[in-house]
Amino acid sequence: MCGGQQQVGEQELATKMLQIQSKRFYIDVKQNRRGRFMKVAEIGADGRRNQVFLALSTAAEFRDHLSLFSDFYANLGPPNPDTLPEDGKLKSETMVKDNRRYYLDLKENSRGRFLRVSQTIARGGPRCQIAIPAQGMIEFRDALQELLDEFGTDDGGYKGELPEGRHMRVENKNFYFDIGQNNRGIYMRISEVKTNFRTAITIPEKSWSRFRDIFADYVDKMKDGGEKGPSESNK
DNA sequence: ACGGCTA
Repeated sequence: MCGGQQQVGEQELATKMLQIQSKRFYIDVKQNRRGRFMKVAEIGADGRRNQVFLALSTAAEFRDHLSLFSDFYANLGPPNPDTLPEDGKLKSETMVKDNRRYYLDLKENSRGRFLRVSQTIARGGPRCQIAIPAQGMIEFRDALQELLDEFGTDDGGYKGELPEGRHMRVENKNFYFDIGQNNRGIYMRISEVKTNFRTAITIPEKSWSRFRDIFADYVDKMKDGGEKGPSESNK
């Protein structure tokens, strides 16, 4: 999920480039049907790329953390391996958005100090992380700020105002559609309700259009009546 | 002129 390709139906609204020491950072503001977000890509001196994705609201949170991290950094004494914690972390924060977790760690190693930003999706997926040289945190914060000034901090997703549920009766069956939201995002719950029996499935919003396509495909196939039934839909 | 010791 952290991988690199451009998604379909994704538009780029703005981009900003920053050179910090030997690295280049590209901060893109993008938009897809799920809302607006930033892609932060780090290009190393060797051309290697790392990136993380932040919803705009998370980007605003990150901007605030950056201010605090750079204050903290400004008040640090000179590097001292003797007082450095075992894990190399001088200060840590976390951010959470839907099912994504972000770890911000101001770290120190023999090369110096840097802010490591890592993003995790569920578990097992490829790791997304970037490292910002501590000296560049302010510059980075300012770049983030400029983009937030222009685009705001609203993710553009559905916040609070989910569509109404509905009911459908077909033949003798009752179906209910309910739209809900949990920490993993928006979902639709379809329940079939009888007097002594209730069953339901929960469908993540991300997949609704695929369900629609599959339904439409079957509807088309059944229209022509005849031999090619739905069972032939996989190929 | 870098380069960053789990998830």
